[in-house]
Amino acid sequence: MAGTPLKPLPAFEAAARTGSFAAAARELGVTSAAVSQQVKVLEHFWGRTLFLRQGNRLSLTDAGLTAYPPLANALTAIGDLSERMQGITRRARFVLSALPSVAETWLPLRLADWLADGGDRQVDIRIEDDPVDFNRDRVHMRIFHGHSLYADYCTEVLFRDRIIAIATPAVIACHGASVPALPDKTLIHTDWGTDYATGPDWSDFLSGERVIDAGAGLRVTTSSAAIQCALAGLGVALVPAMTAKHHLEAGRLRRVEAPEMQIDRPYSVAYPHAIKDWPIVGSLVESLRRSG
Amino acid sequence: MAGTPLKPLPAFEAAARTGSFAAAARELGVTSAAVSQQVKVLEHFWGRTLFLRQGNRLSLTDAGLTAYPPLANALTAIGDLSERMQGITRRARFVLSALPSVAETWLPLRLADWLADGGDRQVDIRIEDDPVDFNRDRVHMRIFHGHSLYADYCTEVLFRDRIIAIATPAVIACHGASVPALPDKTLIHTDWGTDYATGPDWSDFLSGERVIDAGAGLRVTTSSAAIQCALAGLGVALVPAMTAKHHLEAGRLRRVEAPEMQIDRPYSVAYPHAIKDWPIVGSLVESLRRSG
DNA sequence: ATAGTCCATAAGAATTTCTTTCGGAAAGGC
DNA sequence: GCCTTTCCGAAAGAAATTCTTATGGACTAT
Repeated sequence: MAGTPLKPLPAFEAAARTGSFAAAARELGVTSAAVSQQVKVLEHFWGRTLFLRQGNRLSLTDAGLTAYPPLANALTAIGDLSERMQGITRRARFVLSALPSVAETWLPLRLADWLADGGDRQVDIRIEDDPVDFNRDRVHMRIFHGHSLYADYCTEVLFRDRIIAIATPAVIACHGASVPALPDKTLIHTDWGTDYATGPDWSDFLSGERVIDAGAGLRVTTSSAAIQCALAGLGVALVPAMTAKHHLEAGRLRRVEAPEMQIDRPYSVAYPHAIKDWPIVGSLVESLRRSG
Repeated sequence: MAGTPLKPLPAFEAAARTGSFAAAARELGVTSAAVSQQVKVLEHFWGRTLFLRQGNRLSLTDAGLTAYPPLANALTAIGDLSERMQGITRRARFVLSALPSVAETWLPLRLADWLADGGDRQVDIRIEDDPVDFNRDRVHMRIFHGHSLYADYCTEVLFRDRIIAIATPAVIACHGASVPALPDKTLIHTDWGTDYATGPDWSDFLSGERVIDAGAGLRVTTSSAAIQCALAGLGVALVPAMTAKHHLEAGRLRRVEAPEMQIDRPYSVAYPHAIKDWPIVGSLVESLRRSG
């Protein structure tokens, strides 16, 4: 197979099977121009026309028909080998991808409820920021803050959340239960990273009532870290309400009086169209939604 | 086979088969660093170590052993399909590569004898200088002057040759049958090109007995052209004996008295190990050898 | 006619693949 | 032991491939 370019083979196979460069492109996660180019590379190498192009329609030539069956078999064999090399058990697990702020706070509790309700499939959780490559990372479902990044997938809204200020009862007793009265050094600042385009900060809450010395208080990089610091009595933190819900219910943390800030984008899930009828998808979405 | 990189697969296959990145690199026509890199890409993608590296030695892991057979089969299938797509008739011909000086002189006669003796396979002859890329050009056998360029292939010595001085009987009758007596203008000079590292010339024959005016006689660029000039009575030429053999036997040309010069490197053939048991290889080598 | 879809092409950006160089390990010869 | 040769790894940079974007033409449905 000296010199045979391998890269174009999946593109040819997908186009031959679907009868469309556009469909092959969607399946492979590239543009149709890339598929067109790859098929051309292969046609040039083999010296044969593989597809008839008529206006905007596509059909296989005899040469293309000859090549398809053995090629599909070989590619399937390689695909099976590849999956086997990566571990079959991995294939059987449902891969749920979530933002760090979600995975570290409310997701584990929701999953525990889901399993208690009868969820019987093992789930792998990938903790990662946007954007997620469903194909490359074999992700079945992604939990994210609603935006258009996954417009090519099925998306469902789970619930909306808001930012609240929280502290331990001891801190509140010491400094008061209202935001304007809090000293700068008691304010825990969160570096929201890429979770939010523009993260809420303390100046949003104070609405210009005073200038905050941002260097006076603790600075953490995740919501869960902010909650842990608040639990330790180090100050007052701004967090999504859902992430602190069980602490509030247990009385370990209390709300500090402050105007609520709605989070613009709702928590949502995205998954490929191909798996929308899977029972696990339905039961997971329902369970995740119930937390709202 | 979402995301499986195809490019590294032939490198892995060749390295697994040969047990050496360096050998695989030579086979694939790239550097060993490229093979090393490609195998690493595959190891990272599959999440498994495929080779054990110990100092400068390489051995397959269990994972590598598991992957090799199905992969080799799939790649062979793709290779066969690829060759079929490029034309079966092309594959069925035995491709013999030869130096110009060989192809233009004694090879056609030897092939005629071989066919008369029962050789029934069609042969394509590529006429080209060294070095030959067996893989890229799909060459089955190469005829060359013995050197180490094809050390990775099977090589056999055909015969040794020598340089002789020849002319027509008429030229000899006019100028004499001994080299020192020949006028400068009767000496046909050959520009040997890349056929010989240092080509023999007339001063080698005269051993300092006199200084030759190299510009006085004809100058040609190939042995066959030198022979044709000699046949035309234009002078005396230095040629490999084998190339003039049939003219000498027919009496069209005669030897001019001169010390013989052995050609350092013998005529040899090289072919890939994979085809060493082919009957055509055996019969061709035998026939080519008989000319010695 | 308009809108949407699909393939082709060209240009440029992004990524992959390659080469070269250097270093360390191993084996063999003297 | 020392030297030479061969082989694999890593890093850096060059070269080639692959991809995207934008535009145009063809086709189909409304």
